[in-house]
This record gives sequence, structure tokens and C-alpha cells, in this order.
Amino acid sequence: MKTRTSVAERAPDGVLSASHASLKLWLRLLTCSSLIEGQVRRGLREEFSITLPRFDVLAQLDAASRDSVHGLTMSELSRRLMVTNGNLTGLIERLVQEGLVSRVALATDRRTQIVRLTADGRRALHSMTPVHEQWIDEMFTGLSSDDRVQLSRLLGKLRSSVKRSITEDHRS
Amino acid sequence: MKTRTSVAERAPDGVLSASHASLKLWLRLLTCSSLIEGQVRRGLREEFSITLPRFDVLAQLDAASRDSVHGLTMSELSRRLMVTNGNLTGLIERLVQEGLVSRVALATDRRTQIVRLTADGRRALHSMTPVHEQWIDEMFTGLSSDDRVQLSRLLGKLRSSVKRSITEDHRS
DNA sequence: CGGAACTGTTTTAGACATATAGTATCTCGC
DNA sequence: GCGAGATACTATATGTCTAAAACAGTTCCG
Repeated sequence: MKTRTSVAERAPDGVLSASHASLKLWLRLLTCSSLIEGQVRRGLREEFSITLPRFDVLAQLDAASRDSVHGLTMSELSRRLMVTNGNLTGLIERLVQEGLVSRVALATDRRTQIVRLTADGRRALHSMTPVHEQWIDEMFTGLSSDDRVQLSRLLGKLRSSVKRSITEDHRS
Repeated sequence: MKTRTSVAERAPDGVLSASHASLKLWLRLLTCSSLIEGQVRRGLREEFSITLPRFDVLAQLDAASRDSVHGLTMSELSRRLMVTNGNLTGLIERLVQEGLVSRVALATDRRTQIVRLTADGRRALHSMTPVHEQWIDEMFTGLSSDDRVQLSRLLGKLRSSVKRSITEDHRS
């Protein structure tokens, strides 16, 4: 994680409230995200003795293989997982030790490493995904079908807004 | 963070799609959260040379003082920040070193430590909050006023749903 | 060809984060 | 009072995580 809260939720419902609208929205988003992530993390640890980052790596590799791509480079993987390259090095190293993932240098460019799921890795992942998905489903039960559609739409819109704000942003 | 992605976003738009609805929603939520958090983290580091967790501590303490509470205990603070007690110990230790926060034992119960903003801490925080809020505002510009109301409502609903799922959950 | 710039990865230093175990203090029932 | 349990916090071990620097291999261009 990473941290969890960012600024106090409670604000006086007076004059300042309106200007804090975005802030409150962000805090609410962060709360949901942290709660869900915490549950998933705990579940993975207790049921499968694996950490969330490692699970994420396996899941991304599996998804990539379904797109008929044979493994991913370190850079591509770190981009998809939204973590830094340096972070990934250690993560993959541990997964290689555990035999869940293989890492081989690309012949045509000896700088790049191609990471793949091993048979063990794929097997392990497939034993976890249904349970993982069930946890998520359970946490979302309070939302109606329409709610989900709306939420998905709004989050998509937010993602675009944030990304635009990031690319335009060249404060430095 | 903590990690960022959890399971691949792309899923075949075929038969399985429907059952992955919650999963996709969760990934979208996590993406938004990670993007925003990353920007805030970067901004705080570049503009103010402070980390997000430390900023969060200061903000929580300030918010608590506005509620006419004189400081917070370690436990209350860790609850509000949604981090473990052990984590907070080191965090506060560093903030005390920097002189932004003070920590004194409660006379009536020598186990509990009361944490407060120092004058320096309050000053530092108040120089950061307007800028911080502006960053958030900017990232949310793509959402209309109505979008925000809806998103806030849906996230509130989701939060309840997740919390209920957590309290009911006694797998072990 | 041969270096300059670029790209892909690893290394390093420091800060978070969790879970678990341990210490100190308080509370309550007897 | 006094011990059992509860509570508040700290210590330890391990695992992310980032930013920045270092390293290695490629490409580009004169």
C-alpha cells in the first residue's frame, strides 16, 4: 500500500464545503479502494499464502498469454502493474525462486528479459482466481446492476479526466 | 502502494464477461485511485519534500483539532488513517524528529500517547493544503456537478456494501 | 568504425506496510 | 489488594515501493 487516507473526511458543512467537493470525493474513492484492497490482501495471505503484488504479476502474465503474447518484458509488466521497474526486479526474483515464473533473456536484444508463467504458476493462479473473484463479487453485492453500470461509466470518465490532467501537468 | 493492478483488465467480451463485472469495476476503481494517489505523492515530494503518509498524519491531526479535540492517541490516529499501530510508531517518530508533531504521554493513562501538531507542523500543513486541494480539483475537472453527486452516492453505497461484507466475513 | 544518446534492467538507500510477538499499564471481579 | 484479562503501544521480521544512480546493450550518425 502505500497509504490510506489523505486529509480528514469530516469538514464543516458550512461555507467551505462546496470547494472541498473534489477532496471529499477523492477520500471516498480512496476509502473504498483501501477497504477492498485490504480484504483481498488478507484473503490471499490467509487462503493461499501469497501476497497481492505476486498475485497481480501472475494475473497479468496470464492475461497477456491469453492475448496470444508469449510472456512480457520487465518494462511492459511494470507499466501494466503501475509499479516502478526497480520494484519489479525483486518481485520477479522471488517468483522465480518459488518456481511460479520463468525469466529468460531475449536473443535479439540481450538487455530485455521475457517473463512467463511456468506450469506451476499457471496452476497456482487458476486455483486462486475463482475464489478471488468471489471475494470481489461479495463486496459489490450492495450495488444493483444499474448502479454498477453507472459507477463503471463514472470511473471511466474520471480516469480520462485524471489522465488528461497528468499529461497536461508539467509543473517541475 | 501497496500494489496497483490486480488481475488483467482485458477480458474476452464473450460468455465470461458478465460474471467478471465486479472484477472489472474493481480494477477500474483501483486504476483511478492509483493514478490520483501517484500524482498527489509526486506533487508532495516535488513541491514540499514530504511523503504522502506524513502529509496524511498532519491533515488528520489538524482536522481533529478543528473538532476541538486536543490531539489524538496513536490508536485513534491509526484507525483514522487505516494503517496498523506498528506502522504508525515509526511514522510519528520521524515526524517528531522533524519537529512537525509532538507526542506526550497521557497523565491519567500512561500507556497512551497523545499526538499533536506543533506550530511548525500546523504552519507546514497550511502551506500545503490549498495546493493539494487544487491538484485534486484539477484531476476531477472532467466530471460534471451531477457526475460528482452520482459518483459520491455510488461510492457511499459501495463503502457500505464492502463494510458489511467485511463484518460478515469470518473465514479463517 | 566509434562514440553519443537511448533504452531496458538492476542496484541502492530510504520509507512504508503488514503481521506477530512482546512490554507496560489499566480494569475488573473477587 | 491481587491476579486474569484487556488495552495501548513498541519491536521485529519480511515484503513492497519509490527515486535515483549505475550498468549493459543498441542504435544512430558523422
